[in-house]
Amino acid sequence: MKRRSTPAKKAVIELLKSSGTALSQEMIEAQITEKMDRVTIYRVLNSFCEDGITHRILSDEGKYYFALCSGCEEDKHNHEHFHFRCLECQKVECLPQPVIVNLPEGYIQGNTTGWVTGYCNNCN
Amino acid sequence: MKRRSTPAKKAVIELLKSSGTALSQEMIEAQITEKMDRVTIYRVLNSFCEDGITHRILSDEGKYYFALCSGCEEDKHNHEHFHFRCLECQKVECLPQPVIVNLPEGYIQGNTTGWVTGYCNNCN
DNA sequence: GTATTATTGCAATATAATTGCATTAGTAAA
DNA sequence: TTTACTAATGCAATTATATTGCAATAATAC
Repeated sequence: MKRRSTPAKKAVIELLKSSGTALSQEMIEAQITEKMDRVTIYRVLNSFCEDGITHRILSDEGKYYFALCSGCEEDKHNHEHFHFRCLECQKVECLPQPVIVNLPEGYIQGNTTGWVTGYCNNCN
Repeated sequence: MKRRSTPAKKAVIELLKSSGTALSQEMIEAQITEKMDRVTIYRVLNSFCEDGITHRILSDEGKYYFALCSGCEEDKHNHEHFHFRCLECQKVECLPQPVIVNLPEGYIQGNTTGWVTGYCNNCN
């Protein structure tokens, strides 16, 4: 499917870039200036994920967060890092630390995810 | 609130013990022999969590799993280990490996969770 | 056996995300 | 520039998972 450039997509990408953090649909809706339906935000974000522009992580509180990819190429993605969520300001960010696990004998490893909650340097 | 011993509680505990894995409400409902409402299962499981008998983890696919606690006491819990989910047989289990993260300067660490998907030794 | 109140079942509600469908609007070609 | 094609959007409805309200039931202490 050939993608088209739209105001909605530009606005969402801009917001993700300027925030430098991972954002939920709810956060994007609250912060974005363009008038845009809730569903559109989800669809824009999901299309970014399909295209490898963002990645989606389900937080420990049950919401999806979306963050710009860095170090991802076509089919080789790199999202296996820890994510931090601040209990005070709600900020979610990708941490550089990769998630490394040792599985028992005979197990095959697929994807990994890791979450840490706590207080960020501002809210500390 | 003083707890009472009921058939529902006994059945759920038995199932958790005999399975040796973490189970979702859905799995419990499917495997349990007693007739028991969906809501009752959730309530029984949540009461176990309050009492420190089980712990609850939100999986990477968005469902809650419940596992018997081991090494938890009154207020000192020990759930900061990785959880494995088999993509084939859906089994979820607690791995011995603890989740260890290093946060940036000035951050305060709260809880951590870690998930690994893949194939278990049986489904491999 | 009786009283107290924790527990249960059923219906309704909450929350987060997705789907269906008609309308709107990018984009490439004429 | 105009036209045709179809991706993208908005709104309503739906899905999926979990929780809440409330009346009825049953575990436990006396």
